[in-house]
Amino acid sequence: MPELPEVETVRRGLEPVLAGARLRRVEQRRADLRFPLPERFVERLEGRTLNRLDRRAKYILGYLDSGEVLTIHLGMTGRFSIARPGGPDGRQLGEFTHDAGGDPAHDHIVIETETGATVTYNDARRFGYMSLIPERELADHPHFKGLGVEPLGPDLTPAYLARKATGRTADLKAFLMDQRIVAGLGNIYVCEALYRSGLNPNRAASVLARRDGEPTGRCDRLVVAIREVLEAAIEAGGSTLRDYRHADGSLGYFQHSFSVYGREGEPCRTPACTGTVKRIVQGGRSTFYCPRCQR
DNA sequence: ACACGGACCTGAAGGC
DNA sequence: TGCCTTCAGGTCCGTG
Repeated sequence: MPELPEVETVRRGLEPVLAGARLRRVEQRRADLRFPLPERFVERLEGRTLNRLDRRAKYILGYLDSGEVLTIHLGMTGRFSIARPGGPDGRQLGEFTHDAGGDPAHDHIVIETETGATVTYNDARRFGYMSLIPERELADHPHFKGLGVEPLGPDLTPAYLARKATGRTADLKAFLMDQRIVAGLGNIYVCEALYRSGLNPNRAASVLARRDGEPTGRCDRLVVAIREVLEAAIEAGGSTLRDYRHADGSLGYFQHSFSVYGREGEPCRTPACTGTVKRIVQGGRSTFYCPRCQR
């Protein structure tokens, strides 16, 4: 799935079309995505104005004038495409398997704004989901209640990470994948952040904290690396995997900057390092790292 | 509280 | 060509 940089890129793409827009017509083509869609989903959206679009972790939040918030998670394959009136072609957003908008059989939700723009949600695997949550209940909703800190906000500090890591036996990979610790990282950016901080994904998370609970130097480096890799990826418009033959400017290009992800058997990019990128499986997911410079 | 494995769903790619 | 296996950017739930 889209991780934080991809979700942020999608949010930014939707913003000009949806922020401040009145939703004229909503079409719901199936009763559920990953979960059942809310009761009276269409009725609760039609005629509403979407005041603004935010992001929390990997969720896109659309604040409606009804006091409800449309929350969207893209799962693994969720994406949006936009068609504007008069424009011959729509613009693809969330192009994680970019091919002309995906199989129309997986177009599940279509939203038309008062200006005639059409926003289509397509999701082949349907791991994505949408909810309508009263704004004042958002923080207490099960999807948001346990979320950890925003990695690009002020709360991700070495002290925070060290406190969470104290006594943890889980490896660093699992620790960083846990949305209750840091919210927004996923498989790619965890691998990349660990590479940038020179940390072996197999190490126990507890190496981030000293005996007295203070952060170690490793912890300091990791916090910097997480921020840097996410910021660079957002700057690049996220990462587009597995199909970019129709690159059209709306595609992310951070995949060209991967240091380890997807590079099994290729040489480590650290200057003077003679190591080879290795792939292992942790928690059922691929991890890529350089055994030579990640210790 | 934490750790781990399986489940959910579809499609693409590779081996035979 | 077709069939089978593996893999994919996520997270929820049940089990120890």
